[in-house]
Amino acid sequence: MARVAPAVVVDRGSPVPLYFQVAEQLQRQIEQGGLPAGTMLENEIALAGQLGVSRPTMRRAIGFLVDRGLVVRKRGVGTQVITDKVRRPLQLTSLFEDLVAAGRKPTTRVLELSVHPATEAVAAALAIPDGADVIRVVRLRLANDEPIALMTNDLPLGHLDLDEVDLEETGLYQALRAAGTHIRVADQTIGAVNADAAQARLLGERRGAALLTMTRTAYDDQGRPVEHGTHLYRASRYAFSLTLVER
Amino acid sequence: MARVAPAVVVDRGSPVPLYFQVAEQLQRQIEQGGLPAGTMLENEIALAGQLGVSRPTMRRAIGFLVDRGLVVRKRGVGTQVITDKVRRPLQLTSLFEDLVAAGRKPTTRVLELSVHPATEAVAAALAIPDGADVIRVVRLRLANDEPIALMTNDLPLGHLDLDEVDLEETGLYQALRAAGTHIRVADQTIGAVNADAAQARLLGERRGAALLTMTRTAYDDQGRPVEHGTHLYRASRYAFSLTLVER
DNA sequence: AAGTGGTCTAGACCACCGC
DNA sequence: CGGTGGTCTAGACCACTTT
Repeated sequence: MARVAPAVVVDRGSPVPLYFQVAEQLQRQIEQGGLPAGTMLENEIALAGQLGVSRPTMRRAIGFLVDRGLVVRKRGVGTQVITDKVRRPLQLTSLFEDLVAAGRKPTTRVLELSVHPATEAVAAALAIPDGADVIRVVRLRLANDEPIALMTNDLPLGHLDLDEVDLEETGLYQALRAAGTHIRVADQTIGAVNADAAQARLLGERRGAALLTMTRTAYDDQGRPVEHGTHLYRASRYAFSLTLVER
Repeated sequence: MARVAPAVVVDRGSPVPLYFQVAEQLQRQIEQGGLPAGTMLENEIALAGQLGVSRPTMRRAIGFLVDRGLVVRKRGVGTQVITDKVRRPLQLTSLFEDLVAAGRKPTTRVLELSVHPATEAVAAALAIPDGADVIRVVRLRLANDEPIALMTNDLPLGHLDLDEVDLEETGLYQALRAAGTHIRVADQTIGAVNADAAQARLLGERRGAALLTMTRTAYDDQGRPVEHGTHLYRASRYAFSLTLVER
């Protein structure tokens, strides 16, 4: 099998890391068909020599592509291009984002913004005493004036200034970041339910229609829970897509 | 802020990579509470010296924990533990997995195993001509004799020997691997639907019940599609959980 | 200014694969 | 057996954050 040595040029004066320059150019060539699926690359040492970087740097660039599922390494065999599709492992995308990307404007209506005692489940998720006050935000997300999702979020007091934020214009995470709270990790659970009467009315579905649910607890730098949300999506308008890569 | 130097012992005679030994022990200490969320670790060079490994190896171990969302690195600041929870990238979670773990084995019933022309959608996903023959497998997954999922899979001819496999005992991916086909990446879409009469009957739900759907196309080493599946899960028994980590 | 993580190098030895 | 990727080292310089 012929082995391929892709043409890559690095700029050592650039602030962009070398491994990233290399990875980016390889990825572009793969996506544009210059390195079709099945192509065997030259071995790491040869590639490093040809591109003028050290082997660890070359390995790091290839590892970048491996993480994205574009390439696979086999010991004793070599490195092979396995697909030319862009893959972002473990990144949730959604039809909603597709709509936004397609130029359709999303809008948000805030249905409720209040302080009230936490339910048992919310208190447990946020690690606060049962019945302690939390901020509750209920929003309806629309695209092209069509309802897409009904989002309910609960937050411990102190992270958000209710008088300041405009959640119709600003995303919740954006508002949190502006207030100095940075989300680091989030646990999510995806399920399905039948719409009850109120949910159906707000979302423009029939009662009993299948809805996608996404329940999320998000944590900040210190591992403190800062947000718990339950989102209901119209299954007829929304889906989650993701790519899994064998490692 | 006091900085912590965890006690780690490495075995240089072990075939387990040093970076993995270090990462594993750190992870265990974090999960067991020895390094609670918020803890600042000592700097990389000091840690490397204390554990008797080089700095790149130490960095690799820490990077392992960063990928799992246990720890965060900040340039000029240090490395901090952000959570003590075990996090897995994506996990299919059954609400009954406790019972399964308690010794009750999940079972599989093969409802259909045949060769027939591909539907338009399947042909597109598998990149084969419209109407070309494919293998269709329909299976019902049960736990404790209770239906959990209805799984329909289509495969191009040639990857599987229908006379040989026993899909009641062997997983589909396991059978493919035995036949020399290795799944490398998979695109998945998660949605929801209302059960139709036949689906409801098989799954033991009422007609119209909300079902979770997972549609997957899997690709092999060469980037060839080798499997397309549509799985229906009882939302009352199943959910997907996953963790997102900010990078 | 001092300390931190981020990048990069030029080697070395090893484990695995296919011939 | 030769070739491949996997691991590891001991340095070096840089960019960023905090004091």
